Order: sequence, then structure tokens, then C-alpha cells
Amino acid sequence: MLNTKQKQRQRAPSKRSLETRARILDAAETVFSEHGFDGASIRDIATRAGVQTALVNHHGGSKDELFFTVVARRAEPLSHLRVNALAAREELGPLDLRSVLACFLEPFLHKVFEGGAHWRAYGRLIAHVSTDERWREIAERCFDPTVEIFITEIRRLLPNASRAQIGACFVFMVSSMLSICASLGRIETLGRDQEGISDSNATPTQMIETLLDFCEAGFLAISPLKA
Amino acid sequence: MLNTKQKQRQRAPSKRSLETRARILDAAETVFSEHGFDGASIRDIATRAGVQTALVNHHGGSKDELFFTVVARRAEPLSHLRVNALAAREELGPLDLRSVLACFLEPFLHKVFEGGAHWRAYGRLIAHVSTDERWREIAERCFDPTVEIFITEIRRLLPNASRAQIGACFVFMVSSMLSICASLGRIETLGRDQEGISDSNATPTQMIETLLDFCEAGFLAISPLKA
DNA sequence: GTCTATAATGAGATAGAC
DNA sequence: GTCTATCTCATTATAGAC
Repeated sequence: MLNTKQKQRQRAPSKRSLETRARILDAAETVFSEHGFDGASIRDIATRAGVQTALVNHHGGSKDELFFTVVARRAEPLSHLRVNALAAREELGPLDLRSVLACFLEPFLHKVFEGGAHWRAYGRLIAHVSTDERWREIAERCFDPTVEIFITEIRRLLPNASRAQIGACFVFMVSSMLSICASLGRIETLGRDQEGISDSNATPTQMIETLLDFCEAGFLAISPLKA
Repeated sequence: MLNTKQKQRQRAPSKRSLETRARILDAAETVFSEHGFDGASIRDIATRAGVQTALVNHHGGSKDELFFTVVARRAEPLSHLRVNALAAREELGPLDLRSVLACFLEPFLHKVFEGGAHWRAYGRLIAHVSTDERWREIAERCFDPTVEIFITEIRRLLPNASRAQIGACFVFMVSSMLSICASLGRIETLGRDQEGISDSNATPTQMIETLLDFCEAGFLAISPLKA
């Protein structure tokens, strides 16, 4: 299903073609994020992009290929942001656990909160990808190389935790991170009391801090300090 | 979409009818859990149940109604397991945070790990429900009454944490719990080193303990002990 | 590259016989 | 309650004109 070979382009595509392609990918990102893979239709995508359905196939290939392209498109810049954040932090002195987790979580969540509607849609899209075994291969190809780098750092910082525990906690952390994209409304609902009164407006910054507090403490809890 | 009114039954359904209905709901549960709502087809469900497609509509109503029925069917017994666990634990003495979280997480995860293929499928199904805003209403009706009980207890135990923080952490916890259903394979992959060697076989019991460690510490981290 | 038109398939739902 | 047969509609994908 995931035949993702690139077509050999004979010539550099025209500017107009590139714009159309970008519009189609943007539209696909939005529609996939709202309805999931099966619930999205090429027609919806074409309508939103303002083109004909045939053009979606022309630029995006099959529906499967289009989905992969949309997920992969932002995965690479995201990976760079994460790795660069880690490298920049390493310049400042020895890494601690919280910094490592922050370098993984913050680039993504900053984009989701402040990167505009496209990144917000992308966040929901990745939440879909993460709950469907069908897209495991996409997740592995797009995200696991970066994840391995961070897990290696965490293992170094938590030598007394087992690999299985660290792997499990990393998945817990990613799921929690994605729940901010997929379930923000639910977080806000549960943050109110029965009269619907919230005792604090949860800003994006506060939400990221809460997630970091939660995950940092969670990782430390599985690492017995006395070996 | 979520018109869930019950048909007025004129007569008690026959035993055979009830069995057919159960087979259809079981099949729907499996197919929905594997392909999501949009990816599942009434025809798949009928084939798996060994009946004609018309029978699926007859017993399950529309596809939407069928989906709601499948999610709600196990939500009620699950809610009772959770509330009963909390009540039983309260008999033994004052509640602590870990016990409250365990009474929420363990009934579900015990069923997922030991309750057979149906509960395993149900776990994956709920993971789907939780990442799709479209099913918020189902989640609220089926699960939020129980969630409110547990959040009330947690607030009592963590008086210095804000409601917003507790709500967020509860969503993190639920997401982490569901990741065990939806991403068990990914947890196992990330728990190995690059040679594919795992340093500990993660049993269900160990995984539940890891999740409890992670979440308990996470909640405590957002509760400043000195007011 | 872009469009119109259509092919080919599969979907959910239902009417009506038994 | 169950089954056969079918209706109606939406889907992906492509062929071919411009």
C-alpha cells in the first residue's frame, strides 16, 4: 500500500504547478485531519483546493500516496527543529532529562499552537496516524529516526530504568502530547468544575509546562535512583 | 447524527434474535476497531457475523446508531467495575492518589489484557473514539460521568493543583492508557535496542505498573506540596 | 497542466417475499 | 427474523480533449 516511489520528473515544474500542488497538499492536510483517511474524499480535497478531482490524482498520486506525502512533508522540518533544539541545548552545558524532553515536545507544540491552521491540522493528523496500526510504517519512517536519538539520550540519563520502561514511557509522552492536538476541547471541559467555571485560563505556555512537569516526573518515577 | 432513541420493542425478542444481535455487535466491534468508523463497512460486519447486510441494519439501525451501541455496550459494565473498585478500596482506609488512579486504570487494562479478543478490540475502538472530535458526544455520554467521580477524588487529594492542570493530566493519563491498546507494537519496538534485543519482557502486569508509576508521579508533579 | 466526462466499483439502506 | 434483490448515491481513478 505504501508504494512511495517518486516519479522521475523530466523537467522542473512550473511555478503555477508548484502552487497548485501546494494548495492540494494543504487542502489534503486539512481534510485528512478532520475526517481521517477513510472519511476524507478526494472530492472534498479538490473542492477545498479549488481544483478538479483529476488534478488531485495528478499531483498527489493515489489516495495512499497523497496521505503519505502529506504526513512526510512536515515530518522532515519538524525533525530538524527537534534535533537542532537538542544540539543548541547541548552547547549550554550538560543535558538534563527535562531539557531533553523539552527539545522533543516544544518544537512540535510551538508549531501546533503558533504555526497557524496548517500546523494545527497537522497535529490532529498525526494524532490519527498514531492510533491506527495501519500507519505504523509511516510513523516509523517519518518519526522513529528522531525518536531513537532522543531515547538514546534518555537512556543515558536514566541508566537504572529498563529499556522496556523507557520505551513505554516515551509512547505515553507522545500520546499525551498528541492528546493536546486531538482533545484540546476535552481538556478544557474537564478543567472546569460542575458549574463550568475554570479556575485558570490554560494558555499554550502553561499547557506545555504542565505536560513537561507530567512527563519529566513520570520518567523519573521509573528510574530507581539507587541502583 | 447521534440519534440514539431506542425503538419501542413490542415483544421480548426471541433467543435466536438476541444471539444474532450479539453476533452482529461483536462483529461490528471488531471491524470498527480495525478500520475505524469510516473504514468499516456494513458488508464487512455482516460477513464477519455470518449474516446478510440487511440484518445488520435491522438489528443495529443506521451505521451511526450501530457505532454508538457498540461503544456504549461495554461502557456501562466498565463504569461499574471502576466505581466498584473505588468503593472497595475506600473500605480499606483513606484513599491515596495511586489507589484512585489504579481504580480507574486497572479495570480497563485488566479487561484489555485478560478479557479476550472482544475487550482487546474494544480498547482499540476507544482509542479511535478518543482521537476523533466527531465522537466527543459519545465519549461524554459514556465515560464522563465516571470521569467526574475520579476527578473529584483527585482534586480532593491534590488541593494545590489547579483544575485546569488536573483536567489536562487526566487527559494525558487516559491517552497513555489508550496508547497501550493502540500502540502496543510500537511500545515493544521502542523498548528494544538497535540490535532488537529487549532487556525485559514487559508483561501486562509490568506495563500497568509502569503506567501507574508514570501517571502518579505526573500528577504529584503538578501539585506543589507547599501551598 | 488543466479540464470534462466517465468508467468501475463499492457504499448504506430498504422493499417485500417467506 | 431472516433473506434476496435492488435502489440510490458517492467513491477513486483515468482517458482524452485542449
